[in-house]
Amino acid sequence: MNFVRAGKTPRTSYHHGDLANALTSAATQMARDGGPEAVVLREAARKVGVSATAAYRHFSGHGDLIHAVKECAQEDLAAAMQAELSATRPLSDPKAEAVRRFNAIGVGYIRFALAEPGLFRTAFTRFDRAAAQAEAEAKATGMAMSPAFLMLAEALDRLVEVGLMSPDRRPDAEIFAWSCAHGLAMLLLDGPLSALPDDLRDNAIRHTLNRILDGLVSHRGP
Amino acid sequence: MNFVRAGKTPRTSYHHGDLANALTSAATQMARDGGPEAVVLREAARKVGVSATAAYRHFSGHGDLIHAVKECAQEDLAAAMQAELSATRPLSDPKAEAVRRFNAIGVGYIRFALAEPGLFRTAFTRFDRAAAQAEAEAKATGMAMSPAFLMLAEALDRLVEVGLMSPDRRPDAEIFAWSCAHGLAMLLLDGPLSALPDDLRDNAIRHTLNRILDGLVSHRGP
DNA sequence: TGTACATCAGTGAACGCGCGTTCACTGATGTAC
DNA sequence: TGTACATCAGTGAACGCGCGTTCACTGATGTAC
Repeated sequence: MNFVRAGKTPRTSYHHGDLANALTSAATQMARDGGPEAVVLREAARKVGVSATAAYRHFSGHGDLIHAVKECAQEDLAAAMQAELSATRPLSDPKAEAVRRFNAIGVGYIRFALAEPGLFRTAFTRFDRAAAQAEAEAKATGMAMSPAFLMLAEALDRLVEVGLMSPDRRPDAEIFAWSCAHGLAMLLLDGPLSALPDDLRDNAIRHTLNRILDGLVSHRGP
Repeated sequence: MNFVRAGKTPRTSYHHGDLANALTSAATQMARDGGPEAVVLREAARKVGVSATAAYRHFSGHGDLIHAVKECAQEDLAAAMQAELSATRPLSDPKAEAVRRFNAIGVGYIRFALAEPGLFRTAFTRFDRAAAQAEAEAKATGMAMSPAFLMLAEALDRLVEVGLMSPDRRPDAEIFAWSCAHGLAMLLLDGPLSALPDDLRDNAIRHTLNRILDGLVSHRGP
């Protein structure tokens, strides 16, 4: 009989055929389990059943592999937000629907961070100076056009369209909203809120997301 | 003549006298330059002019040393916030003064993150599971009572006292405010906002801090 | 006031570790003629 | 249709690296009597 051993992928042909993807997903699994520091080129090669050297045919080195994993993680985050958006029905009232969408992507963001802390950290991990510099120069605007960001921008536009948010608040609104959600996620994962019991944590998340909306939608107090 | 060589501290006596502090500050300097990953026990010992083994008289190991550095970094952060608070005069109008204080500590937080990214990251660095667990259990409340946190809480109390913030918004207000500021700092340092030109960045900071205040102080929109 | 002795704070050599990366190489594939 | 040859995608051994940590040790200090 011919059992395929779990975990290892025994190759049949000399050429793998899809080594770049295989390595990336092995490395992504490591990031899922242990965050960006856990991504080890040699072990990814081992898991795929290939010599470490073979990886250099597809990646310029360790940093390049991590970069691929980072992009995977960003896509997963966006997918989680999208899934949260699709999890509840659209509402007929346009204002309510705009609010629903805004909340859903916020909840999706936080949920992903809590469910996949390793990937979430990897999505926002920092590279060595050189790589970061190159990456920064690559994008003209100075603001990353990640899918997650585009979803946020769209949700904010909708808040303006339906008249909930004043247009003069639109600029920098994504920075504000993203900062709040991101900071909440970080404090919950690594920071002083990591010890919060589950029920308090869920309350804090709900309240914080409400406050973000208030900050965007509100009138200035008396 | 008897020049003391810069960088190295040539010991005169066999016993150092203050080795724990000397190692901590050498290690803190490394964190300042390169973040938490740059803290290397052996190099700290080298800088102080002592064998690596000597460090084990004062720290249980590498993790313990990093922990000491982390506490230093947290104190530095609080000091920076306090300094920003003292940088401008108190205002006579209580409401204006409450707002001034709130803004000052927010600005202090962000300024510190931008001025000392290595220390800022170290202040919020995560330990291995075991250490984090122990730390979490150590604090009963589940919320760290760092000096920075206490300053924030006090500023929020003051906003309520002077009548700017409704008391029913007080709970979880620190989580909201801290999340926003922290997220902004992280996105500016490591994230998609790291490539923002200086002028746009300063604008974004100002706007975001204003929005935080709005979220706390506002009425719900129509 | 001296002295024996426990304790504290250092030393220096050595260990294993696993990593990323390079080297010279071989096996497989595809294409020009 | 066959063949020569360039190119692509792997191999396996080896390298240096610097780390954290342990070991058996020695020098300095302080305290009881």
